Amino acid sequence: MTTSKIVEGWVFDVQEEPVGIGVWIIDREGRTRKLLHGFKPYFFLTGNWAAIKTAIQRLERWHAPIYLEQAEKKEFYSDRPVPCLKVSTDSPPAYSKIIRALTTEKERPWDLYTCDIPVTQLFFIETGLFPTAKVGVEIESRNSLISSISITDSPWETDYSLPPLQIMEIDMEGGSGNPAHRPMGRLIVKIDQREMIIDEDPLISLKQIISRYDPHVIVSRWGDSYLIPKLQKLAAQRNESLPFGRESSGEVPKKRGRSYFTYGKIVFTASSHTFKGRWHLDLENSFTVRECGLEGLIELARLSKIPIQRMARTSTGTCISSMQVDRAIKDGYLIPWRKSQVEDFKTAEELLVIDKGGLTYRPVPGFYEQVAEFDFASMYPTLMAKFNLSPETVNCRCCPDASTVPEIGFRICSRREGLIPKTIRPLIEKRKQYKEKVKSAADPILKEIYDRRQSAHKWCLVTCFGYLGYKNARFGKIEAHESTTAWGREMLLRAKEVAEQGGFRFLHGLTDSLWVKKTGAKKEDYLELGKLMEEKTGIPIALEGIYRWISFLPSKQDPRIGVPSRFFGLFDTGKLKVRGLMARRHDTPGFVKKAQEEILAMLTQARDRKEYKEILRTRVQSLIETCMDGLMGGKMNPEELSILKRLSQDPMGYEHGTMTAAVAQELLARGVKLMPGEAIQMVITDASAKDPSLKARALGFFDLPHTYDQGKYREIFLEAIKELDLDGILEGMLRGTPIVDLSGIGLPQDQGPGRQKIRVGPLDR
DNA sequence: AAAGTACGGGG
DNA sequence: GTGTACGTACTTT
Repeated sequence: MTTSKIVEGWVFDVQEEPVGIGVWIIDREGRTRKLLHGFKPYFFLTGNWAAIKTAIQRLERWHAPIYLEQAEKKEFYSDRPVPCLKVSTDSPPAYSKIIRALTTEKERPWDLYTCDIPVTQLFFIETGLFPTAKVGVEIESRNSLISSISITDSPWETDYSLPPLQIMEIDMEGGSGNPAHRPMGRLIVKIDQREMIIDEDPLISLKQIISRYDPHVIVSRWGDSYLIPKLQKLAAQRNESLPFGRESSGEVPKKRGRSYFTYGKIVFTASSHTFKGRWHLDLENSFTVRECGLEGLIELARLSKIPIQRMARTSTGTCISSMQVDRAIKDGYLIPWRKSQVEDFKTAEELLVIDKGGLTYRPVPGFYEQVAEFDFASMYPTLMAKFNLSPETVNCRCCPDASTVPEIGFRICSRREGLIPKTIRPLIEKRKQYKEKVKSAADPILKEIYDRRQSAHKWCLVTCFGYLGYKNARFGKIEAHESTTAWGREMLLRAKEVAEQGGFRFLHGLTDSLWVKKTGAKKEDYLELGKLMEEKTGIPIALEGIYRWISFLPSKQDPRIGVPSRFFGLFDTGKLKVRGLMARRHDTPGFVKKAQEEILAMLTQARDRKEYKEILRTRVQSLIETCMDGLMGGKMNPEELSILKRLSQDPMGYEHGTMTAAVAQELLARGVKLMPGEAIQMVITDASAKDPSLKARALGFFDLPHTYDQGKYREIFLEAIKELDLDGILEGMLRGTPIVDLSGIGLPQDQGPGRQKIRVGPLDR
């Protein structure tokens, strides 16, 4: 006879077992234990009777027990009921194999649905559990088998309690860049408010620390790509164990690193090293943790029901996609598998009208005072929710006379609410609640937590839109994407018209923001305008702020025209807003960033044009001189000089001998493996050298006798200065210096060999 | 001059 | 486990 017992705590992690799902629970005291749940993953088969019969014959070849059940579900796009067969098994490994076998068979007469959802996620959807859910679990105490679960928590809760987590941090000394790109340094471990630098054997020390503190979370920098595999290799060489996880079997499951294209550029995701019963989070391999912290990560995992360690390594797009799957399953739909859907036919002229994206205007470059900026809050998600924009609602079969999208005339279903609007509506609402809590919370720590959570939501909503346009997305359709941008253009146009009718001058517009001014207008006038714009568009628009001054930068190719999204300005609150300046770029040397930021900080004291110029003439000039002295004296440290570049190619795949190619090849020769999308850091040694290998060196291997290219760095520095210039004040101060061409019509760029030796102008003494 | 290479945005 | 924009700017050939 078995006795039962209740375990109370939080769901910490889940994992696939040979049979069932392992559920890690943390109790109030912080103790971690694993329980077993008998969940049976399932998928659906559709087809005629003969097809199903053949499929069943295939299934009978498997030795794992298989359960069959008749069911009726709805087809997603048509919304029609479909009779189908639910196939389930109690073994997750067998489940994957069966699906692979049934989907790879050529000319199969059956179709599979709901068959490519990760098993752990299917488990969460089916049981209503989610990562960090507060639960009471009834188990048979003899074998830890779960007999029932009560959930006292909800993903929609804004004030939830979390388990007490002991967090350990590991890093390697020697700077912020990738430690694989420099000689090996010592380990740094932080835990329990203590910092330890490991001088002794790293394996022995780590084992001691882990067994003493038993952390729930290991937060690393470069853990996935370097630290963890390096330590494991070391352990393997010595035939020792290294218990990162709480289970010896299947220690550190691993997925290969990969490079992939997204938003027009290649990015690299390092191979993941996750632990069983303990979270490993790599700050350098997790957008969500870096941008929104552990709080944001937990928030997204709770909503998407993606286990924490996977959520950390995946995109916010996957998060929203997962929520859509959850919604669709709950609504009784068959989940389409690996969608391959062609765009509806369009003529060439139609394409021209449709594929326009967001509206961008060209600002007239220059320095303006008393300018207001208005922003539509989460414009695209709001439009998707308001106008029911979703793959299955655009040009649906059921509503031939439905209302249409402006410009492009697509029809939108009036019969059913789309999956996308249904999914994001509560998200928009929850984000709003968090934003209100940020404002009202008295405790600064709580404020910060709410802010990180709302920021995580924001990223989800942003990617949700991008995802709509991806033709192979599970729930995406290009026409839905185009309808969203068409409505967006319409809304920006309406707002612009309202402003102009009110006598405001329209200075600049960018997708969901607009900049306007009217001489003598007060804050109340702008607020009034905002209200009018809201009335005219029907969607929320906020006064982002009133700038004391704002500078729209000119194009470098044609100084008469401005460029969208390169500007900086000072709000009347004293806050700066900076877009597209060199300080915002990853490939700007650190000292240039720092100098530009310092100058901007000085300029926050300027209330108008006159004071701006005065600050340039006085404080900025002396800052430039100091910085130039350090640079030209050859004393600048390599970290400050380093430039970061992301590889777009395999190191040997470059056609041109650029600095990036040369340094990637240098690292390769030193045994560093590099993938497209990975970042490297370099110091420019001689930008004009004929031999590419002399142009620059990898930061990690830059030391004596190398010297940096003072002339080149000077040019870069002066470019950054020029961005902040007004009425040629700084240019005038710097005139007469050789090499430097501030006006764009001065001396030629290349002054022959040895830039370092070139005589420098008055500023450099 | 043309082609190759890389960046930001969003907050 | 997804996402191949778009405009600008610089370098190399």
